[in-house]
Amino acid sequence: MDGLRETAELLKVVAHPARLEILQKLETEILCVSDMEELLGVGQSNVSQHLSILRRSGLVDCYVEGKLRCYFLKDPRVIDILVLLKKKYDDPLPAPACCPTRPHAQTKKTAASL
Amino acid sequence: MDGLRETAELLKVVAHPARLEILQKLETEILCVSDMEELLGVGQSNVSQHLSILRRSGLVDCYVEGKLRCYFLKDPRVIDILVLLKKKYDDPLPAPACCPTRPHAQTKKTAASL
DNA sequence: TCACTATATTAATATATTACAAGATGTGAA
DNA sequence: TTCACATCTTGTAATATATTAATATAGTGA
Repeated sequence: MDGLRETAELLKVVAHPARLEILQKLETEILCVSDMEELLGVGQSNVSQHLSILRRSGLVDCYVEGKLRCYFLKDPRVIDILVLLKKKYDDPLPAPACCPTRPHAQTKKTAASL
Repeated sequence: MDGLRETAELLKVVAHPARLEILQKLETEILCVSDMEELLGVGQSNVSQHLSILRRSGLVDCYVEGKLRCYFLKDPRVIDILVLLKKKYDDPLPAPACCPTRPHAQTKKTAASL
């Protein structure tokens, strides 16, 4: 985690349903803008803006093929994030085991550590 | 990934430097609000707001200890996200190997697959 | 060159987030 | 009770983000 700022910035870029969907599709396909327009059901300029954000942050890149711009994933973190988001979790983390006696900045103890 | 909406919502909650820092600290310690106030160097009401967002989304929870509220991590996804964000990546993903001939929705080919 | 298509950019507006200040609530101690 | 402390909630102004429409650019083929 470089800086908190930059990390948050990266997450913010991914934290949009349209951009998430774009990234998800790009995991398996190369797509041009009009593909995505159809896919997402939003206007062309909106797609283009989202792509511009994704490009600016280095998550995707594109090459030109005639009139089309073919977008593909560039940042390896995207793959890992998408995998993680698909993962299933059964239980919440174990709650701290005891009611602590010294309230400030105590070291965390979980059920497992007793 | 349940729905894109909810997933984006989760990411948005994490995508703030102050909240990231809180979550990071909670990985190893239980903290009360005034601890975090000091830690983050922002006002108490602001900390409280961030905690309220984290609580509402189920990422953290707290128990009451006298006058203090002791916060701890609840959602296991947080741990995985933090681990991932700390991971180092050397190279970008391989660019698509060839300039495709059929532009629309082609299956992605990478250098590795040639 | 001209018209057409694909995409990018800009501008205008609506909406959401953020930080800060002030007041409300709840708990423990005198 | 009353006070002091820890935290939460609400109001608000500043800023950021999203959406949509309009316009600009760039490649292609007639």
